[in-house]
Amino acid sequence: MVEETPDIDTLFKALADPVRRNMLDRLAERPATVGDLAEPLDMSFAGASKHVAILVEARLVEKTRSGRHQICSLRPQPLAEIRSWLDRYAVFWTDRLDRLETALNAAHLPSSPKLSSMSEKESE
Amino acid sequence: MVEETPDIDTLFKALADPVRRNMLDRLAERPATVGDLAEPLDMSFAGASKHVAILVEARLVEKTRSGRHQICSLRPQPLAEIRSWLDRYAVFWTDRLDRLETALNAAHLPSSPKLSSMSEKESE
DNA sequence: GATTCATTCAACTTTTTGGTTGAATAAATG
DNA sequence: CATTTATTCAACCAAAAAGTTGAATGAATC
Repeated sequence: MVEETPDIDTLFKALADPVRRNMLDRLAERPATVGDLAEPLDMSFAGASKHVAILVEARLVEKTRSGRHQICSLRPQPLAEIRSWLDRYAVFWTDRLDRLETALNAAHLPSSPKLSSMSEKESE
Repeated sequence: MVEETPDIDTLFKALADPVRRNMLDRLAERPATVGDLAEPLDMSFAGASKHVAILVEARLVEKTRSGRHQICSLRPQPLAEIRSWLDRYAVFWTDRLDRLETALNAAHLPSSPKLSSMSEKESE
């Protein structure tokens, strides 16, 4: 129906869990074994292993066997896919924020600090 | 547990569904009523309405009543939050991709931009 | 004010997800 | 080759998500 990267869905689903995002955070620092990833989590080993499997399925993580360990490392490419998915909205949101900025400047800012980086809350 | 933007989780969950991403796609073009959004979907009206509610909950969509319609429009700010979440991996993946690029065309390559925004890392 | 239109709410069912435990596999070590 | 270490598989359970239908609400229209 909507034309997009075939498993952007798998990708978003994989990211929609704090345990898995935590694993990615740690993998962004350095590769780790499944055991390393499981260790700090308040969860069974098998449970953690399943989370890793989901990350692998989403191509966010790559496992390579080294002796009896499975070494996990981050595959950044799918993150770039998400980024390009987001970019489809880029024009729209820059436009909106430009107008917001203009409105604010006109409203109460005598000499205005530029808020062209989108970080703070929109008016509500 | 993992400290991050409070409801990045809600946000990713909201995005992890093709029906909802389809709604966002259409809202990026123009605002629409709940009915408009529901119409092409193979789903009950109430079902679609629930999806919209999830998007509102994730602050991706704003509903304003106009007569007996609820007009939905895209709120781009949370998308920027996702983007900045992704940016935390930027250094890592640029680095990786740089190396890939270098490996692929060792002959002639354009100077690649180096992002040096090594900022927020999460403890743990 | 009764009717219609647009939408939500409540109750319920089905499917998916996140977790468990215990047995199975695969590689290194005694 | 039996044991230990690292990990996955299979079967299961509980909780959350996604869908349904039918009644309820809120605003416009007759």
